[in-house]
Amino acid sequence: MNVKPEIKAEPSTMPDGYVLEDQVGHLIRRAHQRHTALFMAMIGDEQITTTQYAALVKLYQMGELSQNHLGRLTAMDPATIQGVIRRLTLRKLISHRPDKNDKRRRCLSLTSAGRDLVGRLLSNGPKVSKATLDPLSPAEQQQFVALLKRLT
Amino acid sequence: MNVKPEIKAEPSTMPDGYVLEDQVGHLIRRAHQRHTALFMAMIGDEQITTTQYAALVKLYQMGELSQNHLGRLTAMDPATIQGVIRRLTLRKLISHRPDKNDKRRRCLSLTSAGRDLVGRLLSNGPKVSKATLDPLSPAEQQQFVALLKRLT
DNA sequence: GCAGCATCGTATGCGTACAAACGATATCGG
DNA sequence: CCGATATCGTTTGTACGCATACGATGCTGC
Repeated sequence: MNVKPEIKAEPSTMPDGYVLEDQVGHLIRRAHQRHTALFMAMIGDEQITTTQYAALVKLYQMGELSQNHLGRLTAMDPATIQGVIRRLTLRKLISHRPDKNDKRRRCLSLTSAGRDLVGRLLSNGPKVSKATLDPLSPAEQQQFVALLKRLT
Repeated sequence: MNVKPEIKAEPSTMPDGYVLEDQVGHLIRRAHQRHTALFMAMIGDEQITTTQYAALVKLYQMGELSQNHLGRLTAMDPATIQGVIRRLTLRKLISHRPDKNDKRRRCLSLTSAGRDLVGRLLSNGPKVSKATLDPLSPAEQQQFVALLKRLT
């Protein structure tokens, strides 16, 4: 081991018991980091991220969607979904055609490669969820997800 | 209202009941987005982000820390904390001096402006946590935070 | 119709978040 | 003492995430 004493200095007096590590925002952020790491390790494709996976699965489920609509379904604003779609299109997992009735819209859909990929990864999704919730008992897992759903 | 019928097409058949919106990772991501928005609206400074706040509060509590040590205490890797510290230093909220015993380290501490700012914002921290948890009853809030702490 | 407003997708800028590689420094084992 | 190893902070590259502004297109109400 290569331990080193950390710097010590006089802390400021804190108003009664404000502990950063107990704040719900900090805990959510850390839970998000942990989930992302589990996802990248387990989803079965080195390149696919959580948001890319969400977009692919939604298109797989819904068949054809406009870009912003897909963004709303996956909780991404227009600027964010634009980049996600651009990268998936570059990898030829998504294709697009103009909308007949609305010249502003891009009709997005999966390519056959995209459908194949989702087909391969889809069974890993539940495994990631399972691993994420693993520290909790089954009853606690159900409770946690139920509470989490109400925080949206 | 300016509603527009969304594109419709044939969805692929999904393996039994995989609902993206029910996956814990997606819910955590959305909870994180919601918390960040509440934080930025309520913390009392337009520029300070959640991670910058965490770094400032830790320095306020601990007095003086090396950069990577601060990163570990706030769950940021060296590349991330580097950018956070650079921006806080640019705003003259943090200063640094070389470590006497270890030439690799930067000893970070708050400037008086940094201490003043933390002093002003600190009372808003609990308000953000309260707002984040507001959809839950007090008992549920306690439960949720307890479960969340075990997912780390 | 047509003016005003809404929505579509794009672009820029800033701020996390992390992998990977790096040079400098520190420590440990032999 | 010295080579192997670990840690420190930096840099580069990629990917969200959102604010803001933009031009193009669609819709609504007068």
